[in-house]
Amino acid sequence: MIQPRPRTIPEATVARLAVYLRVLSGLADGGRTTVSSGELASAAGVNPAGLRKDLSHLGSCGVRGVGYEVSALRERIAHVLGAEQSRACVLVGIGNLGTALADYAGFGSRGFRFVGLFDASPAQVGREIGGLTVQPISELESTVTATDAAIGVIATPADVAQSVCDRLAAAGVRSILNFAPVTLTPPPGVDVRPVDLSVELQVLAFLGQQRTARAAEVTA
Amino acid sequence: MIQPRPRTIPEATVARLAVYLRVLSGLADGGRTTVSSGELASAAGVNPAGLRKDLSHLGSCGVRGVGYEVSALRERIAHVLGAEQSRACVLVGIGNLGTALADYAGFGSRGFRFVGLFDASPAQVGREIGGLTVQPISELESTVTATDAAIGVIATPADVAQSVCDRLAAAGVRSILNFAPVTLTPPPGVDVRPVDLSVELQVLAFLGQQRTARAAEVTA
DNA sequence: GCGACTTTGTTCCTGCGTTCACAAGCGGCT
DNA sequence: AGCCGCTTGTGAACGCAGGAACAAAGTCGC
Repeated sequence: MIQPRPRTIPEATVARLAVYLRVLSGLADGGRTTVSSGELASAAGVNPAGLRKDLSHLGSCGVRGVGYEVSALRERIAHVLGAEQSRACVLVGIGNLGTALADYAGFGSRGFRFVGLFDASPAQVGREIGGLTVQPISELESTVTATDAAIGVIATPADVAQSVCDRLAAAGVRSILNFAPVTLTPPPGVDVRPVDLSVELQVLAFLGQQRTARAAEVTA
Repeated sequence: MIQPRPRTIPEATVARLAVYLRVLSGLADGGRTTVSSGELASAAGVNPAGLRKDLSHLGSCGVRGVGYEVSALRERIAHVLGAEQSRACVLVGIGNLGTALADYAGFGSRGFRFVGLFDASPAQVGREIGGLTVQPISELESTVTATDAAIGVIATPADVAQSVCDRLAAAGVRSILNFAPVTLTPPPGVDVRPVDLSVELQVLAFLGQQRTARAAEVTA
């Protein structure tokens, strides 16, 4: 049994594939049937050659001289990313950010559906958001087990994030998206992907400051 | 005039420096005065050697045989990142996510302060969030000019994000953090840093799926 | 005062990601 | 039917980030 394409797709490529998928959906809605790599790359903000290399990881699906068929390419990327099946997710921490995430329409259209919202505060329990009722955190394990959720999202304050991480992992969650501003140390076999909004802002501010300093240097 | 340290710090290093800064603040609150690179690296979730290399970019400040002085290192990183000065930011799009961002305490403690909240919907205008009143989008330019805000945050729906980006850039904003699920094409001289929550989730799900497939392969 | 241990700072090296450039292939025109 | 132009897919080179190992340096114990 041969393996025509290597199973390992670079992480950076995966992130871009998700972007291509979004752009392709927009093109399909616009009625387009074919796109060239240059056009798609421009819409996604990447280099055309890099885009072709990314796409080559999932087996050629383009037609030389013409471009890519929008719907076919979209389906193929969705298949590789596993975006066809609906994935059950649980969300812990229904503060401002958690509420926004629970209501975010972008998740549902990408195959992610929340099957449980949890908060430690009695004031939040019972609220209804996006068709779900906020449950007390004590029901976390039973819900994860019952729904077989493999993805957890942490939007709690920093001081409880690690314990929530441990509980999610113990309940069977294998992948965790962490919005809390702490570095989590997950048990073996569990992936944590941190999303720190302050870090993003600081990097952005630094780049801007660096650019300004560079410009001033040139002027001098 | 010599340049003792090269002005270019890799972007990946900058992102980690922001994480170190967060960890150091936690250590300082805990009363610690010194840390070793190993300990700090473990708390930040990185390799000790990499951490030392990151820190070497801003001139050595550690003491051999002892480690790093927490407060001094924190101040030095804050200085390099420009986190000492308060930076004025404007936020456009006060939906669920925008509200969460406006209320997010993590920004203020890192030197970012919002000086303007804007929304196109009359229903949102007038709301008070985190001490600020939501203004109509028509006042965007005048507020940016008056406050000299250099950073903009876009949390609008996708279809208006590009026009908001253009208006921010025209008003003088040089750095934009974009939460809208579209690829923005900014005017020259303006940086855009995209934060796509759906992409993060999809990458996470793919990695988990790949890991599961790998495990099944080994079992077979 | 001296030796040994600890920890930093640096250097080398390996691997990955990105970019450029070219060959291969397909459609359209004559 | 044959040629031309356009676009994909791939191969190679470049640059960069990450990791490991080693030398320098400072402190603690005797």
